[in-house]
Amino acid sequence: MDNITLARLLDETAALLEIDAADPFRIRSYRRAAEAVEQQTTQLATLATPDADPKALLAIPGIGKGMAANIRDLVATGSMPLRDELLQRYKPSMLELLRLPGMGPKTVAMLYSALGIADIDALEEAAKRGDLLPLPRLGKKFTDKLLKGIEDHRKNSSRFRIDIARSHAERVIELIRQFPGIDTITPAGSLRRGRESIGDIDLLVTGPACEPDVVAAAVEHVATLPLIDKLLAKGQNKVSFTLRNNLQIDVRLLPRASYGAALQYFTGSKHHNVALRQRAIKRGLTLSEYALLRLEDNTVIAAASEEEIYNALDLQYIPPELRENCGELEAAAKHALPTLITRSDIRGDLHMHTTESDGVNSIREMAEAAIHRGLDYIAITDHSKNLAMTNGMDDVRTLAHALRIRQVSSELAEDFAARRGPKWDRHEARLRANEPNTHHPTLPFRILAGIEVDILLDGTLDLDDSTLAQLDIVVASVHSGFNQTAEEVTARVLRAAENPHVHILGHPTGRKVLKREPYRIDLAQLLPAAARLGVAVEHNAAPARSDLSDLHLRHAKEQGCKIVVNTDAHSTVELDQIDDGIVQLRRAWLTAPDLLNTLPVEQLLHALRRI
DNA sequence: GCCGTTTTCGGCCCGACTGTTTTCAGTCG
Repeated sequence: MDNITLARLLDETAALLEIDAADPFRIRSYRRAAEAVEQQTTQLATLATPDADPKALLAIPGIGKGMAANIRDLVATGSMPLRDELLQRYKPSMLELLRLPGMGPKTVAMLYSALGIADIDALEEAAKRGDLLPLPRLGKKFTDKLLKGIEDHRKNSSRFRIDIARSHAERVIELIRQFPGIDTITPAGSLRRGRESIGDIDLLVTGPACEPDVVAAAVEHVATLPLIDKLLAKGQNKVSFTLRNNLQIDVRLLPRASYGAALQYFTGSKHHNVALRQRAIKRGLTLSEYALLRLEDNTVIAAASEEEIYNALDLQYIPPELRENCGELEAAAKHALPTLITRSDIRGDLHMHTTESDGVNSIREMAEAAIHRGLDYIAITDHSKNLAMTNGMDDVRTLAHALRIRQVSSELAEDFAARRGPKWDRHEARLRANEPNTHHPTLPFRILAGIEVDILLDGTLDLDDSTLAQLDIVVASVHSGFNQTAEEVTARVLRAAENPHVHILGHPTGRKVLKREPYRIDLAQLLPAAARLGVAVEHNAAPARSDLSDLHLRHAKEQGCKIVVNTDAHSTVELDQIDDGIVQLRRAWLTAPDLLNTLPVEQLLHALRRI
């Protein structure tokens, strides 16, 4: 049983306890345990066997004696006594009811005891018949809302990819900004924390128009935006609505004086905030979205900026990407937060395509775009022959292409040498002044000759080893195998990793090709093997092809894997997707030394050399 | 059920919005 399953079972138990109206603090401890289990980087099943050290589970915060026994039961039998008992009293389908808007545990329990409703279909029928109307609080308005909620739930209950959510957020921001007296609109929530998928968008609005005595007009403006599909809620300083694609937007309009407290609060995560408030209480303070106050006399301690609030709680400022309550508060208290990777740390991109296979730009265009973005080197890795639909290259074309790549590389180096001089220095100084956070090349740019070679169904590669031996970078990727099992795909990639000519395992979860189903490759097997063999694993920066979640990345780091972040760009503009990849790396607490392509090119090539 | 500068009991985050509630419980983030 893996950690994800374990966490789900504990979370389900918490939900059933809620329906059962159990002690809310007992429920919370099950929730907390589920969170803790999900965050672990070692498989708890290995710590929950009878012969394992019993202290290992207890070392995890949120897991005590009782929860450790539950975990051991779950691992041994697939269930646990409390869960079995609850499932005799309630039906598993009731858990889905909790996901409908406005339906909480109390309502689910009442509907079950009063009308025997245990699933969505039964609830919909009862609502349409008007059976809910006599029940307390479930009048006509509630019923109408519920029926719409059921419809939405069936239509679309999924989350949105971060890049898609961001573009919607930008459209909404543009419209809100048209109202006079609004200074700042900041996306908060999971968008600011850089999660790879976003459930809803939180927008924090502040400015003179948001002061308490005048805010009503701004609220009205937001509540009547033309792109609103359904208005969900409208209060004194909050508006919630959905767009036509069902993406929910929550807008909060707050006074400037409490901007920091509000930003901190609405950025979350929920668990981070709970832990932060507990810390505040221990210090005789209380934290809300308006301010950090002293409990005894309500004096404002901090409110205007996030830095003030964290500092007042004796903490180092915590970047949004780390706010998940998985160790960041403890690290910040010791002033031991890592210096996270920034875009300027990235020296090169090792996976991209040109018109030679399925890209849209030439070698030179890709290189110049990379230079413009401050990179020192790139690898051109077009497809190999097995991907015929991409015009993949055979051995002869691969070698001819490598020759051209190296030719363009030396041409660029000559240009660079020619451009050196007072004029170039002034240009460079201007670049640095305009983009102080971007790294600007001082060395000749280098293009590495590479390939994205295809891993065949049996784990061999579709080009000769003698061809691969002549290239600088070999990225090996899975592009087929829809009918293979996870075990078969894993075995296949492991075999490819054994090939000493392979430097990087491309999109290593295989979800890009395998219909975006995650975990089709067993990373628990693959990552240690990659570390042992010295082959690097790729984190694909493009959200559409993103491979390793932050949890996987942390696993990879802990196992000692070499990690690279690549764009897999098929055009010059896609090189910018590196930014989304970097956010994921930051969420995984990665620092520059954890990543191979923060190295200068000579050191990189040395590090990629297989033993 | 977990936890401890309050350490084996007595706490456990905070505020806004909704419905039909005339004083608040339930839900949500």
